[in-house]
Amino acid sequence: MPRPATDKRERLADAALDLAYRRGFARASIADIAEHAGVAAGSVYYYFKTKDDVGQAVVDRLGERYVSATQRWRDLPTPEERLVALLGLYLDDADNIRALGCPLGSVSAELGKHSPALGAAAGQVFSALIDWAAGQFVELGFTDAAARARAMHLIAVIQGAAALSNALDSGEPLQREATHLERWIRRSGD
Amino acid sequence: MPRPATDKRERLADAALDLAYRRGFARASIADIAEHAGVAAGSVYYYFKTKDDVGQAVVDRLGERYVSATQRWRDLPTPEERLVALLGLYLDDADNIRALGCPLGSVSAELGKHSPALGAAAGQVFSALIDWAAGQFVELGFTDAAARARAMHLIAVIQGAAALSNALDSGEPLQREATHLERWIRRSGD
Amino acid sequence: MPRPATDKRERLADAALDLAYRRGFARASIADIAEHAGVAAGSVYYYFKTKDDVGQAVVDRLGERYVSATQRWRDLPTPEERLVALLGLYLDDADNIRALGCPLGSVSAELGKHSPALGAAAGQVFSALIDWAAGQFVELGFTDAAARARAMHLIAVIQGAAALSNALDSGEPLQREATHLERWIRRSGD
Amino acid sequence: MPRPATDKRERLADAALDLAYRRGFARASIADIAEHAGVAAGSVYYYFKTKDDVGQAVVDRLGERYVSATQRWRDLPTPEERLVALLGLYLDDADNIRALGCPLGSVSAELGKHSPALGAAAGQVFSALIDWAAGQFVELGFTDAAARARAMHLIAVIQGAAALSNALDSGEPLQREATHLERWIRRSGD
DNA sequence: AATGAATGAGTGTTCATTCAT
DNA sequence: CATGAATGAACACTCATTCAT
Repeated sequence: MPRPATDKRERLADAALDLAYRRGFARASIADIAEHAGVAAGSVYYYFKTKDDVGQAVVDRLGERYVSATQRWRDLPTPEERLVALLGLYLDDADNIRALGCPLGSVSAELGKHSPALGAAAGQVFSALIDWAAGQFVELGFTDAAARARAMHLIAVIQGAAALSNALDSGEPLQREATHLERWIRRSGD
Repeated sequence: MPRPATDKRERLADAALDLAYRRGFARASIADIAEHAGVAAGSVYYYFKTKDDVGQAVVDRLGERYVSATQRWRDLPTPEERLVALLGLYLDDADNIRALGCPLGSVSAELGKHSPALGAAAGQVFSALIDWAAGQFVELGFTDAAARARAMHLIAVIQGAAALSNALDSGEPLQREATHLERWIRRSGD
Repeated sequence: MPRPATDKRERLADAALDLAYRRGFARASIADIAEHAGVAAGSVYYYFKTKDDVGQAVVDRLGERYVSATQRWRDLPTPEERLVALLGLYLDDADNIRALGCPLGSVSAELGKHSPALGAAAGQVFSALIDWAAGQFVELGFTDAAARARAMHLIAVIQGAAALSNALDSGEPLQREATHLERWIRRSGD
Repeated sequence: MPRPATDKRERLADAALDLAYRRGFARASIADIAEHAGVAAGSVYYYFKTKDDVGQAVVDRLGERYVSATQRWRDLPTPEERLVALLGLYLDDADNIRALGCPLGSVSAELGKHSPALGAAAGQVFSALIDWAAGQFVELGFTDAAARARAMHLIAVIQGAAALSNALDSGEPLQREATHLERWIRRSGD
């Protein structure tokens, strides 16, 4: 028994994220998104006032994905393992990242150029992710400032590795940096 | 003394790069680019067969910028200083990077989604930059493989720092990672 | 005690007339009208089969307004005063007329181009108004033919004055023609 | 040998005026106008920046028509005859006026509701026409103020007669008021 | 060598209308 | 009775591209 209203809006947001990730937001037409979601073209504007609103939904969806991922890792016994799980998220998706970059990184970079508001919204997703990682480092005994610095380093390197893997069309940078980061994380606990 | 035809082509490529960096390639119309370059709109198609060709010129221009930058650093006495000069290139441009990301990174990411050919071309610019950096590390005594690994790490972290600075609209990540990298580079020579 | 269904229908017709007068019928969307009337958007089609039907209701409403106005003037002692009261209706509304023209005139002109049926319906409102005015002139001693000619002149000049006041965005034409017409009416009784 | 550029723009303006007069401006789509002018749909935006600009061209065209009409009457020997020629313009077009109203009156009324700027522009056409008529009354010996009052009366009555003929779908009001006005004009010269 | 005129395909968006509930 | 959800057709507008000159 499908819940019609929310369901379609979610399918549209998912389709929009998928197309924005694969083709770029600017090149994903409303008609494409609707078709991808199995919804009539005109219906998009029943759920979203404007294409920029669709962009906002894309950012929201992106945020939810990372939030739900970190929640899935709650039960992992140690902060190290939770941080390494984040690396795993990227390694498990290595093929897509090589082909299209990090979903969060590449989509938010484009949306930031599309409109400042969307850029700011995407920035909050990054902030939340950094906050989560900082929390893990705090658990490892770092001060708030040191934990935050480490979290930013972690996210920056992941982003850079994903971007470079995409640019070079090679799994090497991501693989290599992930290996380094894992050692660096495990060393953090000592 | 009329300027050679190359002049207009270059102005167009520069204008295209500028607009692609600031607004995104998809959102930079041929008419915009022509106006930005002070060239008649229809003339773009005298110099470029298609908009994708303009994209190729954008990538070429990006490549030239990095090549000419590394050449400017040729006279620096040590490899360490040359590698640090690369960091300086980013730190000197910190405001733009915060607002728009790394020109090479953000433009090539979008172009990679635009067409595989452009993505591959942008990948070669990254490759060249990595080769240059690897050369410096070789001079520092690293084996080819180790030098290449270090070069990839350097470029990846710079890219990630720039991307994160842009996403968070903050100079902090770029500043911080650059400081770390500088220490790391100087340590490499010991 | 729930309002009768007629209530909503009337509110919709009023809202439609108001919006058609202010923005034009073509530019007044069904959704706008419903919102203006405080009614759910989909409900409009419970009361009206089509937008043209809403247009018909607009014309009806316009007719009722003039009928009820002339009925209000029934108790005025002389035909002259009743005819002058019609002028007063316009003078009292001079600001709206300057900004938007005569409601009857401007709305019926647009509806006439929208569909012949609506144009004919609007024509009947004019006919009724002319009949009423002619009745007053008959009371003043004119033959049927002369009374009707005078009535048509009266309505024509009022319409023209309102149209010109609207076009020039000035109260002058309406004011001036009303003054003339009042003298002309009062002279008619002699 | 057709002059391409101006020619197409003029054909578009003519087509737009024709359709705005017959269907209303809001109901005349850009595609309709282009087809009516024998021009490709997308081409309209080479000549006009926006549909409102097309509306401005419609108003301009309307103005030109009245200007050229009054210039055609320049050689008429007396002001009375020139003023009567204006009535003739309407009487010669009685069928259209009955079916669609006065082109200037009905189009400018709608455009005034479409945008204040277009309303103001249309108002200037009325002003120019009034100025012309006032000039004729000045030649007949009236003071500037009296001439202007008479001119406004003349235009108002013509507008009202046209509007009423259209509303009633009858030539009678226009015919009758024109007859009255002609006598009134000829009396003015005495 | 260079361009202004022109366009068709496509974009985001609106809206009258339908219908299951 | 009444309506929220949904849609297809149409709309104003953009733009990469062509081409005569």
